[in-house]
Amino acid sequence: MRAKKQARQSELQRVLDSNPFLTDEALAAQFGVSVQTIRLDRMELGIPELRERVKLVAHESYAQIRSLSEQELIGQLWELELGVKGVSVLDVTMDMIFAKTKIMRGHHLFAQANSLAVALVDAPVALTAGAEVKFIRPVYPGERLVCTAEVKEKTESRVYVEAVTTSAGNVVFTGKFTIAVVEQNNKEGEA
Amino acid sequence: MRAKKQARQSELQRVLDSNPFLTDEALAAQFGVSVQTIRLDRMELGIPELRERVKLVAHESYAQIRSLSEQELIGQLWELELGVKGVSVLDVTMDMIFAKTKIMRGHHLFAQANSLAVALVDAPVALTAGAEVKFIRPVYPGERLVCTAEVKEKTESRVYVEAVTTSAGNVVFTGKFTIAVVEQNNKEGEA
DNA sequence: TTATAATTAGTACTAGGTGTTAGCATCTAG
DNA sequence: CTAGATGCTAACACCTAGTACTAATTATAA
Repeated sequence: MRAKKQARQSELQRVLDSNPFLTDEALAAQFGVSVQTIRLDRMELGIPELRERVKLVAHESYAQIRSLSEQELIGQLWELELGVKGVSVLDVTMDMIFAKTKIMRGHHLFAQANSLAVALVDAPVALTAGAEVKFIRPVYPGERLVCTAEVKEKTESRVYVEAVTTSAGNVVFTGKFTIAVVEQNNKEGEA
Repeated sequence: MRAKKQARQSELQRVLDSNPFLTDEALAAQFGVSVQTIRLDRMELGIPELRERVKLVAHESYAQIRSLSEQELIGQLWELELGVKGVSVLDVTMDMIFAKTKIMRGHHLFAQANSLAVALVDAPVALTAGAEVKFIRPVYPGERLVCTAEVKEKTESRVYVEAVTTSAGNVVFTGKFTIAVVEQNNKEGEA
């Protein structure tokens, strides 16, 4: 019975990790044991009750989605000299990769550089009008991407920004961004 | 007393919209009425109880986050002729925009086109190596973006894809993508 | 065989409700 | 001025998915 209990508990952990919305009753039925056994297992594993689990998921993912949509910059800002240069850092997580190859999806690299380029521009409204980007080598989860963006040229309506993203000192991405500075109701350029 | 009730109910709606994690008791205290009054208000407004609200938030945002990270393609695929052309559609929602200007962030447009370009390539592993993109005009929430991507040229290790995104028939974005086809352990190109 | 571990069962209690009935105060129309 | 409608509060029984605890039963290994 020792091995059986061990197996059930690790399976329970696994099941609740992938689906936290199961009641003790449902779990008891699923495992063919009594509700009390499930409760004891949860106690031993330190897994909170259904309602607490649901509350946790709700709070966490609520906050996560809020921050995702409210986030003006992709990554964390490390340095910013408005109109001159900026540095941001992005840690590559499992939700940024291709499931098959475990390689980071290009648009996340683009997003980090693009949002930094836009943030760099010292104007009330700045929109990306165009970009030329190169993906130098694949990036994998766990890497820390440091993006450095510099203003190269300025005209009345355009700012040219060059960005370089490195991981542990190696360049993984470069981009040239043309940012449109919208004064009033200018129709050119886009975010 | 009629106006008071109306005001309280619309305020209640607003409060619970922005924070669904409040108990009737907390709400009663906040509004200076009895718990029963809050319950009646909820009934009339069709607002479910705390636990149901939490469950909803949990399920919704859980699913949303899951789908965000599992999604291979940004947008919905409408047509796909592997190695030839593809069409995808993306509805612009509030979480894709700049808070200030309500204009869609560039990387979402990039992501739609880029993921379609990659999906188009008939190879086990395809990674974006480079891209040249133009943002023609600002895009706002509610618009439906139709992205059409076509393979223009093919070499042994590279596929050149051109993408055009339109909204209600007007071009809003164009992009030229160079996709690297990785055969074995080729180190060039990136997603 | 017996000590120990694992499981099950039962009871009392909890939060955050629902559903219902009832008692008042207040307003409004006839 | 009064009857009926509207709004607010209270009280009670019930629900779910638990916790906390005690006790009994079953399995197993020494």
